[in-house]
Amino acid sequence: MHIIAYRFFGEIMALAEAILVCLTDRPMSGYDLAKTFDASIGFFWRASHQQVYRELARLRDKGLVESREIEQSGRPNRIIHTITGAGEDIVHLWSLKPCRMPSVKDELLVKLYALDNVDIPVLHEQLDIRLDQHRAKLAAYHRIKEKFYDGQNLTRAQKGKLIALTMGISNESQMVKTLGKAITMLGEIDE
Amino acid sequence: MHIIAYRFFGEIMALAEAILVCLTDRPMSGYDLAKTFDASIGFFWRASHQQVYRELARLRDKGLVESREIEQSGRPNRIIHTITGAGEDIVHLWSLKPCRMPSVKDELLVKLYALDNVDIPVLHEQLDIRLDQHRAKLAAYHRIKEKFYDGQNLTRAQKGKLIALTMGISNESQMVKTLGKAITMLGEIDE
DNA sequence: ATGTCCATGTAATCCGTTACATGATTAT
DNA sequence: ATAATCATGTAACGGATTACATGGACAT
Repeated sequence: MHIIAYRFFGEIMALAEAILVCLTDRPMSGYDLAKTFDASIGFFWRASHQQVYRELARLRDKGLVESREIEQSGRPNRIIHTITGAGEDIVHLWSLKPCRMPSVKDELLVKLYALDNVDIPVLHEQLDIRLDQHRAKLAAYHRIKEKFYDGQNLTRAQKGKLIALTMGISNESQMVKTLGKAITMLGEIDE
Repeated sequence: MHIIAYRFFGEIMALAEAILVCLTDRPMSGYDLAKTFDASIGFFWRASHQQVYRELARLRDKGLVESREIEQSGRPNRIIHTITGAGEDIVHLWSLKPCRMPSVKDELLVKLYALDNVDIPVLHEQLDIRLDQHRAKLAAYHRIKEKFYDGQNLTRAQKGKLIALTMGISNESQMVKTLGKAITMLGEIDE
């Protein structure tokens, strides 16, 4: 049942698929990919440059990408990775696999949950900091939306990215609202 | 105090602190803790029973919990874990540490981001499934709120849990709204 | 008969983070 | 001078997931 479907569709490894997805757009170096995972696709799936390089080595071993070195002068050589046919097949199979719920892990909520064992003024500051972080993210998303996705004639690929971005924007603006409410509620406890 | 012990404790390990927080409420077995991490505190920090047992072994080695076996007949014996003074110190120090932003990792958003490489009807179904999952979570949160946090005379600890739960509720109801919007947007692409 | 609950874990593997390592070019 | 950018990684360690393992009680 579950196990058979899992075996049939292959292993979990969503970072591998996220990298392959980026490479369907254009061949890239590990460095380029690391930057992509620190912005754009990184808004929905974060990865460090170390993870990217390790995963690229595995993808190469499995024949899902092909890598060739480009000589440069004055700079380190680049290694450009191109997705193979087998890699494209993996992406398609992955798209058929059911999605998992994103795992919840938020220390701030745990601290609220544990309010009796926590320094409340410090928690207050931590909520303020978090509020600023979400405001900053929201502003960044708005800037990207206006700059890249405000036209009428968007391709299908662009429309997909716009839907994801729109979800990110509602998520962040909801967090801004709710954190404000949480800060108020916490203030009422302490007085 | 036990500040030096805390330096040995490492940087990340929020599961350890989450377990200690649960044990400040009452001594518990690993089995009880695993269930707690599958509900209540698990709404904000998820962990499997394997993780819980492994972490309990470490906490015991470090003297942050004390464990004693309770004989039972007809059932496996229970091992009850009690937080020590050193464990309580760790919780307090943890509460002063800045919180990290929860890391974003959502395959569904990655699939939207990668719309050109994805089976769109299947993605549609996956969005519907996700919508149902968030609706179910929202309903569960509402039930808990009404059952346990609707009175007037809440303790401070209860008020903290209520704030966290309130944030969970707005988060889920926002997801329900936004997913509806995303499904509409995706439908307009496909037509 | 079948499955779920109780209650404990081990083993293998993969994912994620931090630190380390190199070294030229370019901007302040 | 100093820092950032370009561009590649390795090593060590801890966190998370999946599979495996045991075995009685009790309900359908």
